[in-house]
Amino acid sequence: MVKPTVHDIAREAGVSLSTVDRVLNGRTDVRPKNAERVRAAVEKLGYVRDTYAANLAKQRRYRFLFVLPEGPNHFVETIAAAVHEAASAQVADRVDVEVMFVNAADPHAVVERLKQLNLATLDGVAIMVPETPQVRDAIAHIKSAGVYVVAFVSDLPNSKCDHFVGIDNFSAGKTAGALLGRFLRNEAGSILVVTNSMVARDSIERRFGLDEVLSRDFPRLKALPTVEFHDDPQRIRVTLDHAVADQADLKAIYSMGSGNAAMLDALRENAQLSHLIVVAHDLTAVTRQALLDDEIDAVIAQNVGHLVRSALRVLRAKCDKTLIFEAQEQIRIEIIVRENLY
Amino acid sequence: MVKPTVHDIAREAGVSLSTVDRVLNGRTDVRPKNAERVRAAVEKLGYVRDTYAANLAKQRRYRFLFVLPEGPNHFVETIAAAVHEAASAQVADRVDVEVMFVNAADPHAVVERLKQLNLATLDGVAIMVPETPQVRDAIAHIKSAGVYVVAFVSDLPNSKCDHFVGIDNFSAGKTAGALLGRFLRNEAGSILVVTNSMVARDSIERRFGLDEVLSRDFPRLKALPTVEFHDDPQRIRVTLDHAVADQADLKAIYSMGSGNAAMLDALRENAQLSHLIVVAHDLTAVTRQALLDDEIDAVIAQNVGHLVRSALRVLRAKCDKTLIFEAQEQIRIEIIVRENLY
DNA sequence: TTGTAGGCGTTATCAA
DNA sequence: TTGATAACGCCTACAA
Repeated sequence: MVKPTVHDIAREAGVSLSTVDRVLNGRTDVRPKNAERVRAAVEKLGYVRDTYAANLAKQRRYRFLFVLPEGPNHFVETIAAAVHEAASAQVADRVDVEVMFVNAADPHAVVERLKQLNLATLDGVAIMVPETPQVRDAIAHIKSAGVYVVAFVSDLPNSKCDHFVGIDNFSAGKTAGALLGRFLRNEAGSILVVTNSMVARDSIERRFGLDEVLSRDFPRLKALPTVEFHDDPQRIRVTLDHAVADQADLKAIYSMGSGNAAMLDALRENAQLSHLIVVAHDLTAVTRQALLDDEIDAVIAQNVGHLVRSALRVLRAKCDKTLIFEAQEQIRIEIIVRENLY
Repeated sequence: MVKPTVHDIAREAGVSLSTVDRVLNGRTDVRPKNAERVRAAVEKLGYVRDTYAANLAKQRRYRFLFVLPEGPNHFVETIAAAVHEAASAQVADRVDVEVMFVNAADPHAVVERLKQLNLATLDGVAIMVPETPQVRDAIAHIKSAGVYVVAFVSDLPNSKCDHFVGIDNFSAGKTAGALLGRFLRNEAGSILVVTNSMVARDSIERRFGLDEVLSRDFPRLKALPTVEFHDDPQRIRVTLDHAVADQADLKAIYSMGSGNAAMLDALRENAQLSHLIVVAHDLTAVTRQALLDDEIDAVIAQNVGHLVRSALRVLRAKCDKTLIFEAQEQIRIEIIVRENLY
């Protein structure tokens, strides 16, 4: 019961190795009759290609690129760290990984950088930027060069990506809502929702999820209009001060995206806020410490190591034209409290 | 900057391929001077072995065995399913996986089965049974035959295992306590703790974790003595009925191990229990449905797919005498509510 | 103690 | 359109 090889197929089909290889890899023309015999032999013997041997013969190396948003952002920093960690672990696996930072807030700048890529030196790209028409076109261009593209962390539903590696942000928002609802059992009141809006689509979906769960399961809780503070710490401070003054029934804060550090700073400055339930997104050095210090009650997170490894596995599978193991590539929405922090 | 091969090492060191191979694999004697030159060349060129090429040459196959507790148990069933799923996905990766079920409740039976193993046909074993002196000896025996052993799900701290794949149950218990404390904000009362005690050590550790968190952070909540019902549904029904009668302040149930189905059945039969907060362990068909039906508030889980793949990766790394990527093998304590169910 | 030659499963090159 | 033959990086006889 050993695994059949190309030799076995050749013998069974009564042709040479090369002919087998040709039909297996769809190279030059093969007489239909022979092609059929090869396919029959493959079927009969249950042949599956040994990818590693193939890569050895091809001297294949996978060249992948991560395109990440630049600028100070703790979450992106943890991702970049995970990429470098995975890269060094994967170097033995014939994969070379690079990282490129782009100004995600400027669609034209993003596209400019993407257009400059030497696609001939690339097998796959994992891209984390907000979707714009320009980005959509740039991705189509990359793909037309035979380079695989996965949407990374932020989905690009209208682009022709090969895969999306990340969580369903609608469900993430619902999860946050469910936690807030349970943490505030038997209580009524309002919830302050803040975000930096850096990656707009994600925040919007999370907000929808939050609203759906609150209105359905916890109507006693009311989420206030989303406050966006565009990298302006002052803005959030003012917002919080106003909220505590205006909303006597303020019970919780839901921080939907980046900017947790500013939010926490503001929180610390106003003693009246210390009793609030706080749910935030993304496990970073900042939120980790805040969990330990009991300033944040729960963090909704996605495991960055898993994200990165999943992107690499998916890209490799695409290159090998091999099936991906769906269950393994499912990125989970993690709930982190102090006690299950890792 | 291509990866150096054994050829490069041989040339650099001025010796033949076989000599390089010999020092790389510590085979027969090599003159110290040559050995040193080879090592220097390896160091200088930064050589790392291509494991896949090596396995190809060796025609290596990894033969692994999972030893799981038999008997009706939803959690073990999901593990077995994950093993078979991983096995078929890994067949291309030169690994053969088998599963053996043992009567974990009977240490002698377990040892008997372990002793019967043909260790010559095995490279590694992942073993999920409670630790007993007999088991400890059996593991020493397996290891002395050159077969690698990982403790799986249940730790075997006093045995000579190569690794433990699973969660820290003390932290898991703390996580449960933290959730109960937060779900019962501003409330005082008692918590019923139940377990089947099938895997004793795990339940004990979870109980310790629970108690620590409650006494430290939520002293207003009191956990009742652990009720063990040994596969006896009747037992838990009676327990619950008594609890609701005796404990007017009963607020929650913490189900520490298997037997969630029986617990839920009992719960459904007593309308007075429907308002209780319920936290359970392990994501199975039963707990999944209960989450959807709002009968369970949260499940503490470990991803079985991750568990199985981690065990396989670790065993392979041991066989290859290669380093494991610690971060990837860290099994997380997952908190699952209805909204982040997967 | 050391080196040479061949093979693992696949692909690439060339000539037929 | 097909088939030898020689790689790829490593390991294992066997010979020296």
